[in-house]
Order: sequence, then C-alpha cells, then structure tokens
Amino acid sequence: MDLSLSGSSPLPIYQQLFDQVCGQILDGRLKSGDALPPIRTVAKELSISVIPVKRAWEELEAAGFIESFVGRGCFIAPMSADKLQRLKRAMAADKLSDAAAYCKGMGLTLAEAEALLKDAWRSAEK
Amino acid sequence: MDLSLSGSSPLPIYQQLFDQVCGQILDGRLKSGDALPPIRTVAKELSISVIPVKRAWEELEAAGFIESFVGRGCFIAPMSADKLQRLKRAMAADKLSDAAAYCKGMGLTLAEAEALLKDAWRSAEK
Amino acid sequence: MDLSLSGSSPLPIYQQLFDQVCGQILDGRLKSGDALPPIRTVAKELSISVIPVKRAWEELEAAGFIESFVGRGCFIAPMSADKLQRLKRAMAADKLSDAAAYCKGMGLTLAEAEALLKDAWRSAEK
Amino acid sequence: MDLSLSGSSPLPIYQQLFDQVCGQILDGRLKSGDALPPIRTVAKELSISVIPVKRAWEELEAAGFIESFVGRGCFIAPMSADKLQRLKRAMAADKLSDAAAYCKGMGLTLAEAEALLKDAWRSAEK
DNA sequence: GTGGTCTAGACCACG
DNA sequence: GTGGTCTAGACCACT
Repeated sequence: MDLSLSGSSPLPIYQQLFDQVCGQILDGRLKSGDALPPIRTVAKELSISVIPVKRAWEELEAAGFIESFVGRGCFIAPMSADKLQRLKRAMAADKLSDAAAYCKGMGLTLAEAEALLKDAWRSAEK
Repeated sequence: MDLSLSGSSPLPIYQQLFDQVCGQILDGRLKSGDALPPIRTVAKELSISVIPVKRAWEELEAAGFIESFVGRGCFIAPMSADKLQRLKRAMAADKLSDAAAYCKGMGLTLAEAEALLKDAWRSAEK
Repeated sequence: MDLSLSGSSPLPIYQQLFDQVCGQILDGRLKSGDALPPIRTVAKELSISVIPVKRAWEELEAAGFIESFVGRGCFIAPMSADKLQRLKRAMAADKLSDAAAYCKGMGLTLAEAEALLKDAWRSAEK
Repeated sequence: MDLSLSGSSPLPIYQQLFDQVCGQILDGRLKSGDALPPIRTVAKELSISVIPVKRAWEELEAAGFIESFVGRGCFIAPMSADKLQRLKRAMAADKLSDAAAYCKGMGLTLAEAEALLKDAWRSAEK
C-alpha cells in the first residue's frame, strides 16, 4: 500500500489520501476484501496525526468504497467488476463534461476541443 | 452585469465572483473599457459584505483583467482580440488536459475519451 | 437555541447534538435560513470541545439539513414545507416499521400491537 | 441452530449473536433444555474468533436466558410459558413505546401513527 | 469574528 | 491489536 503526501498541494491531507485510495480501487490495485492498513500505521508512516487518516477512511466508507469494523480493521467493500467499470466511466465522463461545458462557454468548436484533447493525451506522461 | 452566488459551492465568494467576471470577459459579454459596477452596489445586490467583492476586483486587477482608478471606478483592461483568443485556448486546453490525465489514469483509451467528450458536448445546454 | 447533553446516554455527544438540532428543524423550532450558533459558542456553553459540535454540524450538512459558510456561519438549509412534512412522515414510518417487524417476529397480532401502541401513546408525556 | 452475521450492521458481533439467540428463544424455535452449540463450533461456522461468541453466551446467561455447565455445555434455561409470554409482550411494548414517543414528537396524531403501523404490518415480509 | 484542518495526546468498546 | 470518540490546544483562509 503506497501512499504519499504532497506538501505543496493545496488539497487537505485527508483529501489526498482519499484520492489515492480511491484511485487504487478504481485502477484495480486494491480489490474487494483487501484489508487497508490500520489508521495508526498509516499515520506513523506518513508522520501525520491519525485525524486526517481517519477522516479519509471515513469519507471512503461514506462513499461506499470501504467498510470498517471495530476491532478488526477496514476492508475494501465488495463491488462487482461491472459496477466498478460503470463508476470509472461515470467519473471520467463527469470530468470531460465539465471540460466540455467550459470549452463551449469559451466559444470553441467541438473539433477544436477534440484537437486539444488529442494534444493533451499525447503529452500526458504515465 | 449579472452575478450570482451558489451557497452549495465549496469555492469562496471572492473566487466565484472572480470566475464569473473573468468568464464574461473571455466570452465577450464584457469588453475593453466597459465599467464594472461599484463594489458597494454589487455587495448590496448579492446581500454580502464589500470585503469579498473588493478582493475579487483586486485579484482581477492583479491578473490584468481590469484596471481601477480611484474616484472613477474599475474598467475592463484593454486587450487585443488576439491575446484574448490565445488566453481562451490556453485555459480550455488546461481543462481538457486535466480531464485527459484523469481518463488516462482510469485506463480509458483516447477513442473512449473522445466519445465521452462528444456525448458531453451534445448534452451540454446553453 | 437550547441544547443539552445527557451524561448517562450511551450515544456519543455528536449524535445527541445531531438528534436535537434535527428534531428542532423537523418540529419547526428552527426554520430555513435561521443561523445556528457558532460551534465554539456551543462548545463553550456545553463545556465540551469543538470536535463533537463540529462533527454534529458536519453530519447535519451531509444530511442536507444545514449549510455552512466559512467566515459567515451555519444556516438551516432551504427546504419546502412539503418536503419537511414528507421527511417527518418517512422517519416516523421507519420507526413504526421497525417496531412492527419486531412485534410480528414475536408472534403478536396486529390488534395486539395496536393496543400496545395506544397504551404507549397515552402514557407518553410531553 | 442458524446464526448469521451482517457486515453492514453497526452492532457488534456479540450483540448480533445475543439478539438472534434471544429471538429464537422468544419465538419458540429454542425451548427450555435445548442445548446450544459449543462456542468453538459457532466461531468456526461464522469464521470469527471465539471471543464474541463467548461474550454473547455470557450475556445470555447473565440475562437468565441460558445456563452453562462446565464440561457439559450451555442449555436454554427453564422458563414458564407464562413468563415467556410476558417477556415477549414487554419487549414488544417497549419497541412500540419508543416509536410512539418519536411519532408524538414529530407532531403526528394517534390515528396517523396507527395507519402507518398498519401499512408497515402489511408490507412486512416473513 | 467564522468554519476548516490539524497535532498530540487520551480513554473506550470490540476482537 | 483494532476503530470510535474525545480533550485542548493550534494555524489557516475567509468575511
């Protein structure tokens, strides 16, 4: 379980943790039933207090990504591959929809937006 | 000059105001030389204090979008059509770049992303 | 705004606060737009830390009962009288449904349950 | 002896076990003198540790529902049909009383509560 | 002044 | 050991 924090990020710690765990579930690195490390362990490894870790885990639970059990730990919630796939597409569509609305508002044409998307895709690393 | 605030938005008030004025400049509703309403007027219309309005105007001036003259008011800064155009494309490209990186992280292909962009474009109102 | 804590209650502080504010919204003592007292004030009045107060307010916001604005305070969220009414009935129906399922499991008849409900209603104070 | 655990329940494991055994005694599936399965057997079947099972059995004994004999096992305690009946009604009345108080607090009338109870009764399966 | 986030401890119930 | 709740401070951005 690799987690890291960016001191330069404007996002709060708990948000960064949420995003990373969420990402690892969506991209398959974490699967249903996998145990998350105890919050105290994560806190110690990242040299932060338990509070932001706990908060991240809480929001993950509220979002249905994980389940927590007192005395046992936290686990990735059961989720069908199909549901995962739909979630991923929905989130991606959401981001693109935002961008599309913005470009339209700026007076760009669909063709221009597609060209920009292609450029961005190519220059995106990883 | 129509400005509005969203109570549900996580963005601070001054940021919302900045974005709206900025957007109206970029999409042409506000042109070089146009006068901005006095901050007290805006504050009264939106039922907020002058402080966030003042801050929004300040940041607009710092970003070069407006110019303020004590005793006369604030005006949209002169900007060549060409510069405006470049600014617009740059901001749109930025948004698309973000979305592209996200979709790539989610494992989507460029073709899938383009399809989603087209869908979003069609379903976008306004 | 009267809030109180029961030291003997098994419920956590934040839960007690949530229930009380929620109740005051549902029974009309708090109306849309009303300001909630600042969390620090509540904490001081109840001689507790800000944490449980903040948590209660957070859950109220997540549940859609209130809205919070940095620097301005927290306010009862706009909600139509109709929606309020529906919410109240839904919550009451939920409680009764639980009780009904339990009584059924115990082998009681509907008539017996109704008789017990009437008794309870009469003996309920307030 | 069928016992099951709900991962989504907020109740601790020992409590869930307690409730189920208690319920089976009250609804007649378990009768005076019946033997309870050994805690190790239950623990293995439910894939949990013996600790919560042991605790559930202990609380059942403390509540007078079962008797345990070292080396022989645990058995449902003798209880007159009359006492059982009274217990059942008392517990049902308790639940209904809670619900009644809640409905009253919400401003519902007795007639409305009865109507909701009837609805719940009909829609309750099992 | 407000709420939002955080540190560095602590105690509790549960397993 | 685990997570859940809490105290008593602190700093930050926003109004």
